[in-house]
Amino acid sequence: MSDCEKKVPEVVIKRLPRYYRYLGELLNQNITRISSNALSEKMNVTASQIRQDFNYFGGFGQQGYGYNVEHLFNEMGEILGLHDHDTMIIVGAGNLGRALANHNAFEKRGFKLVGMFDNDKKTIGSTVNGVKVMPVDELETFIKENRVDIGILTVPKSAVQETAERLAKCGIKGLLNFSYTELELPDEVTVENVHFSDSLMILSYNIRHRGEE
Amino acid sequence: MSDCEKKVPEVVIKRLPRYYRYLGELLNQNITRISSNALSEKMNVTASQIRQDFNYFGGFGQQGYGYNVEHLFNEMGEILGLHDHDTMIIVGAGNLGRALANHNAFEKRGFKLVGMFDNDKKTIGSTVNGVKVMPVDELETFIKENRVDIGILTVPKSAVQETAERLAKCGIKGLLNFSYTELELPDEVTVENVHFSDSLMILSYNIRHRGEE
DNA sequence: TAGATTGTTAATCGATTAACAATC
DNA sequence: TAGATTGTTAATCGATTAACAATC
Repeated sequence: MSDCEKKVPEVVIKRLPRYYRYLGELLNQNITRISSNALSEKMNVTASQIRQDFNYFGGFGQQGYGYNVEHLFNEMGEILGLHDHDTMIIVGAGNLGRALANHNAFEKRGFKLVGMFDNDKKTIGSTVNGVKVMPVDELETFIKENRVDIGILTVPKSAVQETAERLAKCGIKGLLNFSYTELELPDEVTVENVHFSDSLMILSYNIRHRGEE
Repeated sequence: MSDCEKKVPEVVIKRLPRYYRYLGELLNQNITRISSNALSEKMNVTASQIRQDFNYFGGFGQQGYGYNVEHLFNEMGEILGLHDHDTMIIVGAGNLGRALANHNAFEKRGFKLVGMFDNDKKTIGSTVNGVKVMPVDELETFIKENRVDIGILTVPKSAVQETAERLAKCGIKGLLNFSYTELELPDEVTVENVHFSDSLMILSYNIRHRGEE
């Protein structure tokens, strides 16, 4: 429905979830309209940047009035694809995989967990947050018979590249990779990394250089 | 030991953990030297950028030779503060908190978990990966009596701002925030956010716009 | 209408890339 | 020494900010 003429820079896309979060908050507080200026103060960015960012996707505002919060929130959700209700599977039902399965924030934002997979006989057959853990062997069959948009990878580092390739071969479009590894995959597959260790290292650096001009 | 004259841009700092990861890999493969050019091909960035990045911290290479992998790896670790062995506590011993406590990658990179805290009577007193779960009431006492550099926040969204403020008051230097919230804290505290939902939304957007020029 | 605030163009700033002299 | 590759300066590119005409 939305966009597009010029390619939207990745830096802009990375900011969208933050806008979405703030707009959701405003909505919760029953605030119906906001100006780029007011939002810029809340978010600690320039009003100019906000207007530029929004205008990559077309004008959502109205001169002299500002932006309608609910409308903007919905548009943002639409742009991010949240209204399509992507389905996800988690491969690797260890501590992290199970914690993510129990993490209801995903569902709240329109992502639906439809299956979990593991190799461990002890966890196979069990249920996490209402979702069954199946053997990894059945990955291909499952994906053939069910719509699966996104794969979440919480397998051990040693297995992640191979697992990712299997999912890619099944035609999965996007992967959320929690392994401390960079995946090498065909261009059709989009990968987003969540590297805890990286975040911790960046934090560690910044702690030591706080306040440097 | 390292740096510094000019402030290092945040974009550069965000790349450091990735360098560190690749260098660690080369080290594992017993590769002793590498040129910026060879590394650039592996990492899919320009050799120019690599040299520029490294030179923010001083020259680690040698003309005509390249970079010594082990030396560079160690320097990088030093810059990131990994050799100081920062100590961490986890506040919120739910699914995610416990999964992180069991995540040995942290320890491997020089971060040491020294305590966990929760409000739930059922988990208090239990042990996760060798670390005791204490009542949140004892937060202040614990931090007074032990060196704690970093706080990991895995408490429910409703409690996160208050918890962060308590930690800030205790003089904690850095927070790793897993809550779907932006924290507002005094300038002395460094915050790094890990927002799963954001990553998922960015992935969702990118899936839909793959291959756009 | 007058005031407010957008959408958009132009100016600035910073980051990336290219080029090359220095030097191992 | 000749070849390779860095460290660094200069050129380019892109992103952010400023400014303002359009318009609700």
